[in-house]
Amino acid sequence: MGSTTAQPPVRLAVLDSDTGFLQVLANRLDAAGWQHRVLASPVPIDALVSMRLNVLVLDLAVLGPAGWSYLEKVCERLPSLGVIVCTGRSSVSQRVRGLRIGADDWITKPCHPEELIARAEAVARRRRRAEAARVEAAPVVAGELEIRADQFQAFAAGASIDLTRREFELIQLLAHAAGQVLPREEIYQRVWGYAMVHGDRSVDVFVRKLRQKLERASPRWRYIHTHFGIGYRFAAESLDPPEVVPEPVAEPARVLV
Amino acid sequence: MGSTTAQPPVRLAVLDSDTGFLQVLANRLDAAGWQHRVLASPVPIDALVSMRLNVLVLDLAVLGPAGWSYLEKVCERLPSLGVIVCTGRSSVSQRVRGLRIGADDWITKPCHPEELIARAEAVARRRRRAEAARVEAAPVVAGELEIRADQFQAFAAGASIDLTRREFELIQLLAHAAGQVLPREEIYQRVWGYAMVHGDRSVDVFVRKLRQKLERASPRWRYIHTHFGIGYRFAAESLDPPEVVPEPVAEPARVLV
DNA sequence: CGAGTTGTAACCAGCGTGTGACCAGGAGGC
DNA sequence: GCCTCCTGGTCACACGCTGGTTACAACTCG
Repeated sequence: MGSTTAQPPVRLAVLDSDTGFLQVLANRLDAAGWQHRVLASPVPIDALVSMRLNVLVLDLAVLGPAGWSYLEKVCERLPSLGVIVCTGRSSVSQRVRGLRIGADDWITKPCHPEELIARAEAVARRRRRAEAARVEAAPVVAGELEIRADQFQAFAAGASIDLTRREFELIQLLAHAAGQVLPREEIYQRVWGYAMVHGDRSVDVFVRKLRQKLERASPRWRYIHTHFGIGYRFAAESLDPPEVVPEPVAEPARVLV
Repeated sequence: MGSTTAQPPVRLAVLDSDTGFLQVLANRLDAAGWQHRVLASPVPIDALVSMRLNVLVLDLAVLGPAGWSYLEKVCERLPSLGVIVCTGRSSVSQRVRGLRIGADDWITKPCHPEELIARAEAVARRRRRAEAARVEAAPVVAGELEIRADQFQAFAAGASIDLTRREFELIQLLAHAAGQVLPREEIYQRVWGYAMVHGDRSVDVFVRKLRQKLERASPRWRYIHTHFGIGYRFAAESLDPPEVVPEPVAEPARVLV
């Protein structure tokens, strides 16, 4: 999977009253997979805050004379919000004023909705670049183990296990396919990137290194299980007798990941 | 931010051949106190890098058919550079294409220089704010170390460590992402502002310089930790055995930041 | 019991990193 | 203008870690 695909959708709001324009725009936004909504009248700033928008498109005309101060307040109060003014004919000095106040872009109506979207995208792009990537990959948790893809690290009981790059890739692959048995050939293929030659013991050796470190960091749990003649399976299983919860199921203490 | 005072001036370059337009623009830019220069022909990307620009204004027409790929390369290589296309008549699809590729704005000639400046300002502002947002004016404290973003300096046990600009930016980035492993490429991208070429050792060297100064100023602590094959992680860890607080944890003296 | 499979430890080559020296360019003092 | 100092950045070399191989022991299963 491409890591760039999992981007959260852009959240956009349009403050305008031109129903025809809004209709066309809505169709395009839906097609692009953006979350969007229409605001009929100047919404209080606090309400805007709670919408957690990425981009706001607004027509100064529908706001009347209060438009400028509204724009100013929005930009001041929500500095991380991208603001695009999309309005009718305007003078250079008006546009300069709007941009100086804090608008990120100014488009003159009539305009093509596709261009508006492209400009909104450009505005949202930079903001996103700063804060994206950070929260992206959700950490995998199993037993005492926590795997954070964004940090290239695994933690046991809060403490960092010092994993090598390959070791990390291996445990990440295993943990991600938790519960199912992965054949050696497939493991090799997906971690090393090319086909395994018969007799290669690399996977076994790295499993051993992993087990060693996991054992040291989380002694009361077993994570990697051997399946003779096939490969390995990841499953967090506690060694502590579960006398409190005596479940006679085949699986002693399966912890979901 | 109320004080717009101590802002470093915007560095802008124009890639165009319209001498009349350039002349008028230059006057306005001088009046605004911006550093600017004119590029007569498509400059190699490496040369652009060394100019340390904030904003680049370019006319796709002067580049000919190679303009699109040039624009694309610039946006890819210098993601933190604001790019404004200022060119003659164009179709909606051309504008959409340019913005999608990575341009921040697209202005149609003829245009008023004041509007161009206002848009350049908006682009620079957005970029700057994104930078500032992650810096967090609040001072970071870890171990004996205190980092004050407002002073561009770091202090250990009250005494100032004499850090250069790059060194400070590096420690600030690391400390702000305390606990996380930052890949070399990302460090380079965010401190130097453009993409790292393979084999560049600048990050290593500056980490070394930082470690040296930190070691001298705060000998009983370790702050920057290497993650082989990945990058670096900031975490204040004391070398003193914590016999006063005999915690039977595996980690000897992990100090959260 | 034997062949094939897996666990384990030692071992080595490659390369990523630490480190010091060196150099170019810019700021500032004279 | 010339000189000096400082900073940023490159280079070369040494070292240590990592990845991967091999050999052997232990184990599984027919």
